[in-house]
Amino acid sequence: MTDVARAAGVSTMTVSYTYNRPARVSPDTRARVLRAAATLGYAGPDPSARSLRYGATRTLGVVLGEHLTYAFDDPQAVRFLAGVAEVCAERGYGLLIVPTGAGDDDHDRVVAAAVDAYVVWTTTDDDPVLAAACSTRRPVVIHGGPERAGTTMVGIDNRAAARAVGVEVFAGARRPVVLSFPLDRNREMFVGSGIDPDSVAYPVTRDRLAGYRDAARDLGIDWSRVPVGVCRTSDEDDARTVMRHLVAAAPDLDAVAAMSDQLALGALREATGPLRVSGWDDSDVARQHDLTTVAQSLREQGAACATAALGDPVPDHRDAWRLVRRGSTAA
Amino acid sequence: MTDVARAAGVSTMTVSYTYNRPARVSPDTRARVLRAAATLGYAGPDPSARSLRYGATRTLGVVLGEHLTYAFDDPQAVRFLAGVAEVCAERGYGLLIVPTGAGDDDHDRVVAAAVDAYVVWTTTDDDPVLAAACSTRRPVVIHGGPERAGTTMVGIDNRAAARAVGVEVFAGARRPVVLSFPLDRNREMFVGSGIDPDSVAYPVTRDRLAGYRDAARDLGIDWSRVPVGVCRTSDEDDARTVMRHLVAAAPDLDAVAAMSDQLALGALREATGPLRVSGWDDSDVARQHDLTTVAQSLREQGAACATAALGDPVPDHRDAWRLVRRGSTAA
DNA sequence: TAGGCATTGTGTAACGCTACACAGATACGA
DNA sequence: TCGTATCTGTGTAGCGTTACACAATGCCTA
Repeated sequence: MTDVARAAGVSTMTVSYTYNRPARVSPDTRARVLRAAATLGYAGPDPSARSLRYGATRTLGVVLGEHLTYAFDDPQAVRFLAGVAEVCAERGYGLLIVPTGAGDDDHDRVVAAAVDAYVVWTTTDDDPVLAAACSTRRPVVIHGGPERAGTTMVGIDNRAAARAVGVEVFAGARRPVVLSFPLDRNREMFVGSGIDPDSVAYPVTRDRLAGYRDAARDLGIDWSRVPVGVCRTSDEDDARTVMRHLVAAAPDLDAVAAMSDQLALGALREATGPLRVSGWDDSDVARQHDLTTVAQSLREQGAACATAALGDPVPDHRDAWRLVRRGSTAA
Repeated sequence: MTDVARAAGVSTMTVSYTYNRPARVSPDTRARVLRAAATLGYAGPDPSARSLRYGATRTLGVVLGEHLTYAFDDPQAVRFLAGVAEVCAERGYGLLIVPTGAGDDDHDRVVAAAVDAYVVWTTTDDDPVLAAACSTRRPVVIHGGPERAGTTMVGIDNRAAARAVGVEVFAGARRPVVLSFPLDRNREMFVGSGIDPDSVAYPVTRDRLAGYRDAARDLGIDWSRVPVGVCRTSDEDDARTVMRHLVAAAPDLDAVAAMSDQLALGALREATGPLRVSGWDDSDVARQHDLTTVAQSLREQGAACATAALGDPVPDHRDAWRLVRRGSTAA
């Protein structure tokens, strides 16, 4: 900038004003400065220096769970991200995806990212990445939980929604099962019974399991005898594998409550007899396969997270879900 | 940092070393510094200041076309982004999505983003956002084109691939049509005939149209009589609307070459009689509907773009496609 | 015991920018 | 003609950090 100033025969401040408040500079001078800049190959103020000076980066950080890789494979996560991006675009904020899950320096990466605030995609209570985000003293908004002092939480009441859809899908079933997201960060596939929701690390999964249990109780079903198949991701193939194990463990299963439409689809594909099935999200898949499901807008929730992270109030999203009854749970 | 130094009774440099080269500091001192930092609520070196000092941000910028909004709705764009993210995660680079398409200050946003290099998602020759990215003198890698001096291009040979799949789908057809991506940044739906590929602003679309035209010529079909339906996005609903117009314009149409599997699916759904159809991308949709298509890995191309942007050589991707013959173009 | 080396701590000088306060010039109405 | 307001340009200081070169100390070896 100093060089440009010299070349244009003006002071550094004049160059600065030329870029930041063009009206503050006479047209003549402005032209001269821009010409000098072009000649010298100066492309405008350096962003880092500017951020340093301003004390803000005009960038929003997003942490997509401990494994970035999974996030892009989950259509709901992508929709969420689209919502965040939309708000960023409106406000001229950059959207920085912090690369986590590749090594053990996740903490450092989160702390060292040049962002004004963080949005954290659904994670566990003990996620070190979450701890890192909070430790930076920047505003943190967490989607889906966990709740944490000093942070904002955006998300629906998963327990109530799970109860509602659970009652729908379990009604009249003799052998209901659940197709679940991972319970903790290990992300291993397995099948178990009588899982205590309170032992689950992901708040969203915990609440949904609790809701399904509520539904079971409502219907007089013994939760301790309800098998839960845990998938690694929200992926149809995963669901099919786990579903096969469920069928092996409980050949008479006749109802599946799945935590996503993809998982529900996997269940449908592996069905050996008549089966009541519910999904979650009301995605295209649900419409195509006439799935009873829970509708929620991840895009809107993403937008809300971004808005909150940028300091504006957002409406409560706890009730921003809707039970969609379809053929998959009809008699 | 100065405050922490004072509180710990050491110099500023010692604090700096504590964070950046812990081994350079005695365990005692390190502990004292960290304690002081914790007490004062100091969360580590400021990222902006650090970038300024280093002269690099360890962040990769991505520009997803002039309308960020469209990008997240296109599964292929998302896959591309996943590839970029993967490389970023491996190398500890941040991934900054630059918010474009919301106003007319796109240029400024691109120029003012704190990134070391840019990856640009398929765009037009005259995209101001592309011009902005190039004007910053940072390395620029463009996916799919346009080619531009001083930048790197990563992408398959769309023309050759389109010719191959075009021959497949048009063979024996009396009334072939094309379902195309937008031709220019206006993104309007319309149906036209004898479109000159050279007049198309998006290089990818241009090349594919040229390839389809090559195929038509190979088969002795008069290109000027081939209707082209232009969709706004790579979206099934869009495709259905345009397909209805195509059917109205050419009721006897019997072959559709579509530029994505989603568009092909839309064509299938609106088909009134027997129809040869080809898609593009070999996505799940293609497998499910037994679509002849062009397989390519956008994820891998995204990774290649990121790698190239970060300064490493990448293999040529021109031949990284494969014709997948399936039932949709069988006799 | 001197010389060499590793270890640990310290000042200085930028990195590139902009808020702020001020100075000189011009214009205009009283 | 003077005071006042507007327009345009300028210096200073500091945003928070780290590379570098140097100093002080302790330790080992010959």
